Amino acid sequence: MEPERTMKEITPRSVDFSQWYLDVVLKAELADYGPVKGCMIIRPYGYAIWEAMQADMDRRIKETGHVNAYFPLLIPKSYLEKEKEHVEGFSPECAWVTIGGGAELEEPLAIRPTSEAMICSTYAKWVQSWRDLPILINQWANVLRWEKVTRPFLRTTEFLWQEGHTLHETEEQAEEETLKMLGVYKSFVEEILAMPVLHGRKTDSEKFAGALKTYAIEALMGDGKALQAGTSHNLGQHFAEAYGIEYLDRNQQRVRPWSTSWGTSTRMIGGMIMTHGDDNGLILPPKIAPHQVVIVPIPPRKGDWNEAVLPKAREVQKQLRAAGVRVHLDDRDQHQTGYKYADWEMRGVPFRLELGPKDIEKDQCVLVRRDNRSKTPVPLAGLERAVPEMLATFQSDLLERARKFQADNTTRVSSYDEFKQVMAEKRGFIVAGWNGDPAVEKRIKEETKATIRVMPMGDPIEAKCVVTGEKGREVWFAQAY
RNA sequence: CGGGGCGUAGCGUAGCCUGGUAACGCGCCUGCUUUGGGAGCAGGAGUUCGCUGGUUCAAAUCCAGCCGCCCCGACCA
Repeated sequence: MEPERTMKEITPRSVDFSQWYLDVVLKAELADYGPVKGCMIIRPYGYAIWEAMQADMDRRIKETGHVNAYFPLLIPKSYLEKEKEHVEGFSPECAWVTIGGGAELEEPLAIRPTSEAMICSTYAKWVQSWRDLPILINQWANVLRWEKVTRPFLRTTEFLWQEGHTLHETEEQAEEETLKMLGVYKSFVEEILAMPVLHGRKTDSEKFAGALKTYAIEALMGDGKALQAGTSHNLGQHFAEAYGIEYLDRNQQRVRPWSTSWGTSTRMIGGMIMTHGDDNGLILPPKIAPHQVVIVPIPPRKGDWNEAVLPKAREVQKQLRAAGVRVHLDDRDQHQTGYKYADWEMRGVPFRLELGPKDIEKDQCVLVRRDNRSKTPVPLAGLERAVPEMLATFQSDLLERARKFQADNTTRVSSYDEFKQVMAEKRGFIVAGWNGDPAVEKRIKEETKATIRVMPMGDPIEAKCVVTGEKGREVWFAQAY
């Protein structure tokens, strides 16, 4: 009889992708539900992933000349209302603090849904001269948006993110900054999360409330839906105007600066799960895996594993640590070997290192890859060189596999019928022409649930509109998370 | 916000229709035997049944209101 496995069961992806995702998040102990809808608890294993992402992203943000700061959580209502489009876009999802110290406040305070209002108001005080520019500030913070439908990591009421807010003298500089950060995001998710993304500009209907232009990176998930993984906005002079930011330029003229903002969030964790995971659970890219290798010591048939196996395992752990590998030794004695195999597979650890009496006799260990379970015997003597190499290979294989999936699930269509058929059956990205009319965009969304994820960068590629047949440009469609 | 489902031990559930002292599996604790793919046996601990109120001699069960979670839809920089 098959033993009961209630705790460990994960719904197969093909049965119910949504349920699979939730099972993985909960059972791999990335997150747990909190008492308030949409407010999740990020557990240590999930938070370790976030910390690894943060560390790398933070380095990239600083390398491109930005510094970190921290602005307040609470934003006065009047601040939020200064930019019309912005408040219209965000007020439906704002949470308000109206009571403080037991007394009704004179002015309600919004819990920040984003910090443009707060930060631009501050910048108005800081900027007097062209010599004060550019301002290149990033903050790591939590924000709150009262979402109607929430899912761990993908769309939560409270989430963690970084938001960059910059000011520039010219439109060109602001545009350059916007695109530079989009590039930082793209290389981060591809190099670190092994998640290939499409980058491009959003249509007006999809752009940020109050922005001049919004750019985004879009990844394709295992179920054929797209996930926006990061955005970068050229805010034009709208916010400078609304928040009264002015300075004297080199010609002694009183002018407004150009601003940008850009952000990535814990949502990327959800994207990474849905990009790489399989029916056995998570698969983590080595670069952000809390444990890159887990040593599973195998006890001898007769006798105590403390005699030979465990001491050797500790030695191997030390050896790999010295080589800069994040390695965990699973010396729990309450679980059997098979249980540990399944457990670490579910948690997505890239390599399992099996070490038993037979291996020790041969001065070797066996490394097992998480994604295909292939086993490689490796001499203990060469581990510190072999393992980093295998990790690098694993990382690039993950990216390759995801790239192939994206390519295999991108369809160029020439007729609207074909569009509808592909979107109903296979989904994925659809490349098609669009005449630039928001009404057409809306109709497509209503009829197929697909939206324009991005307009590709560079000069528009001419293509007949898939709906009207009129002259248009090539854009990328998908159903979105 | 509309439609549907659900809330009983840490987790998964039965019991509810037809009211009568709360049950099963996993997990947890102790001991022994095991251990190269999710161990076995024995003994134990743990639930005022989402909340509030009502009906009743008696409520997990019937009634009302509320709260929360999940799915579908609408909405979602």
